[in-house]
Amino acid sequence: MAEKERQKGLRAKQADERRLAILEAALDEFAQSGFAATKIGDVAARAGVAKGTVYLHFADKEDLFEAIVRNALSPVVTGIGAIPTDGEIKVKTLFEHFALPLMRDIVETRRGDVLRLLISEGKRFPRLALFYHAEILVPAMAHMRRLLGKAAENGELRNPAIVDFPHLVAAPMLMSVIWQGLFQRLDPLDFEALFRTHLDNIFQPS
Amino acid sequence: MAEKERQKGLRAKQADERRLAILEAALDEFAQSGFAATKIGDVAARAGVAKGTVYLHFADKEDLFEAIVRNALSPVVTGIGAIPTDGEIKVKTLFEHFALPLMRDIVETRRGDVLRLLISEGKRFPRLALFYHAEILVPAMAHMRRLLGKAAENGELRNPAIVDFPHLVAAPMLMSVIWQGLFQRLDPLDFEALFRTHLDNIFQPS
Amino acid sequence: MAEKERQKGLRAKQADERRLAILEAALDEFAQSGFAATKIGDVAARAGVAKGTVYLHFADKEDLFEAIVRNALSPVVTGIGAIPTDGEIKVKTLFEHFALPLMRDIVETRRGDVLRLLISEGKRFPRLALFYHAEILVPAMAHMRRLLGKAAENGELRNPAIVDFPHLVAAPMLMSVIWQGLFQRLDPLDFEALFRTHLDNIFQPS
Amino acid sequence: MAEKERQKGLRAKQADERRLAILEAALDEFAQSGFAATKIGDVAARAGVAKGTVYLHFADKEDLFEAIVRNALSPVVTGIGAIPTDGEIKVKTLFEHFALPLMRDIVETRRGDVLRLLISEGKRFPRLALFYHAEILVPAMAHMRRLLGKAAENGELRNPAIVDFPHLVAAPMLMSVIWQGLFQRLDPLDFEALFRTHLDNIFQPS
DNA sequence: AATGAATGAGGTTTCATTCAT
DNA sequence: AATGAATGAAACCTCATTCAT
Repeated sequence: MAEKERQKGLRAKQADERRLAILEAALDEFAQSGFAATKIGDVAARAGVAKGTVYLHFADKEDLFEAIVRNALSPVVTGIGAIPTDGEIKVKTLFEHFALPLMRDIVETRRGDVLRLLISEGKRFPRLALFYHAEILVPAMAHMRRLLGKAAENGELRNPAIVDFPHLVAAPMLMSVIWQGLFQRLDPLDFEALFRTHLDNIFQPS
Repeated sequence: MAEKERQKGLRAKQADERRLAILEAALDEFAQSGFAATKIGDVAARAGVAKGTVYLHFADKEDLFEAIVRNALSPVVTGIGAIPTDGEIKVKTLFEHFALPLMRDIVETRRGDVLRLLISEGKRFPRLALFYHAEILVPAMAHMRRLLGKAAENGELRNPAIVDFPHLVAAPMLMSVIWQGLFQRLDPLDFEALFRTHLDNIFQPS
Repeated sequence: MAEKERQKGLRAKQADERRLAILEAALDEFAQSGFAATKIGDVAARAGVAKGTVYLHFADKEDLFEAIVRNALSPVVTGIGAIPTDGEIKVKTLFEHFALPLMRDIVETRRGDVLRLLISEGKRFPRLALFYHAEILVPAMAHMRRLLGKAAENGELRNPAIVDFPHLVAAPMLMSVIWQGLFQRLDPLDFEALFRTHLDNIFQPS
Repeated sequence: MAEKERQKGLRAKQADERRLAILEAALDEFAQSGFAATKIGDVAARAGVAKGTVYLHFADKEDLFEAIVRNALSPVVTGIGAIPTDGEIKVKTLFEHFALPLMRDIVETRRGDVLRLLISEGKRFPRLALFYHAEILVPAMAHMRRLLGKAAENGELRNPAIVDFPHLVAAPMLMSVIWQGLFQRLDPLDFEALFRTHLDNIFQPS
């Protein structure tokens, strides 16, 4: 019995590992080629499994694609949620401590690939756009608004009107992700310096 | 003889019209479906020509795609170049008069579609990325730098460091294009107000 | 103009020829292997065209299958309709002159293959079963009933109750088609003698 | 030791039960979908076993298919053999007492499904056609011939020539099986009345 | 003996591209 | 120059069969 369970556990673990390997491989392939040009066969090969195995874990190509996006982006919302809104600390400092690493994470890791994928394919995957809007953007912007509101109260903001446009705070991140995606080799961007300058535009000089 | 030439001229004009019709149709289709999922047959049908005719004007699908992007983006560089860098006028006013309409043009017309296409497919069309970088971005950013330099001289800038990051000036435009592309129906963005707030962040209050 | 039309006519004729060649080839293949086991590639090869060409003429495998059945069976109803119901001639004679050749045609030509196909696949093609019932069986049985009614009036029938079961008249034909399909090589059936005996069962001896 | 044997017996019984469950399930699936479109996975699921288990009992899909047909049809030959050929009773009465229930059994139970399967797939399973011919048809027709011979002796037959075509006696049954299979819902057939009319055609009115 | 995850050959369908008309 | 029928490579997905557990 115990042995059986251990065996089962082993199999299940192997299955999970395979599932993850496929997701990893698929992310690479989709990021490289986009949805339509990615071949399931290539994903399978990269994951080290047979073509059919992909279909044991995901219903079809779309399902695989959506799984990647959902998978990769949920940690982002957690990251944003982790920025504290209370305490004595200045909001600008909060941004420097929390938002900059988050941005680095997104721009430099595969998370950025997923974001680019979403931008590229979102129109053809309305479900994903919906999911992304509801699960990531709305909460993230609510959080941002709270932070900016607190900054406004503290007189930290150069222009309090920005409270209504949290988009503006995130725009340079988006720019960085896209720039690096397209021109990293050609003309790399020092996105950390860029982000710091950005903060200096938003917040009063200390 | 003269008739022949006139005919030839007529033919040539018709050929040009066809070429344009194909480009128009292709833009619509590519914007809607992306590169891989666009069918030459659909482009031809939309342009009102036979499939084979497309191949009389463009070598293949990639050639057609590149022609669209080159075609659509050159007016942008003209637009940016049209912003005067000298004169007595305040730079902020210049932006309000020139950059805002430019942005409106990009976000609301097919130009935005092309930009989105470039973002989506740029990785698979390095030639295009190169072209775009050299022909659009470098000149545009040089121009922007000049404008910002002048603003810095005039003491218009809240944070003169932005001179080194013209990207920051354009970031909200990028954000707007992408946002509207994905979420226009779900949660439309008042990108003009957003852009004005953005200018208020960059420039000293007057 | 005239030349153009002639050319067009030529193309159209060639297209029709191809369509027919595909139908022929498909009938052979479907009759041999049934619906599921028939490969479009084999159909194409037998028809002497490329795989893709099949899809220029038929939407998909099902469409091709249905086209065959509809195509092959409509002449049957014409054949049955051609049996005259009036005149002085004895109904039994009519059957001998008309039904026997019809049966020979069905049992010995590809029409029988189609009938077997319909029997085999009808359940999975309800549209076809419907079509066959409405377009072939109902008219054919109405006609048969009329003939039998006349025979009853003339006192030709051994058992007038058969007027209500025209099925019984056709049953031996069905049996012959199936028997020949399965056992022709093993144990061939003299279906003409069988049919004559059948008529002798139904009609009074003359 | 005794326990071991009992266990073995138990196991063997369980194995037999499983084998039967698989056969049952397979019959349902094959009858519904035909040979090619039936999935072993579905059969296993319906039988409540794992896919691999099917392969412990049957070599492959063909083997399973043949087992079903052999299994289902042998009772038929028994049924026909059970019709007594001697005694004082009139042959027509014998038919009414024995053949009618047999027909009801075939038309209304899964036996009819098997018959339809044989008709559909017989060409692709020559071994089965052979088996069916040798084991079912030849004995059944010999028996029938004997019965008809006796009827001829008694003067019961309207047309003694039918002795040479026992097929004719069975034809309406075949027609009924096929008709019900294809059109039961659309236009159900009162096959018992049909069969009685059929007998009235064959035998002298009493 | 039983399982069911994994395999990969094989089939359908699409569509960029060609070329005879 | 224009057409669009024909091609056939290529991709998705299925499922009979195997085999480690």
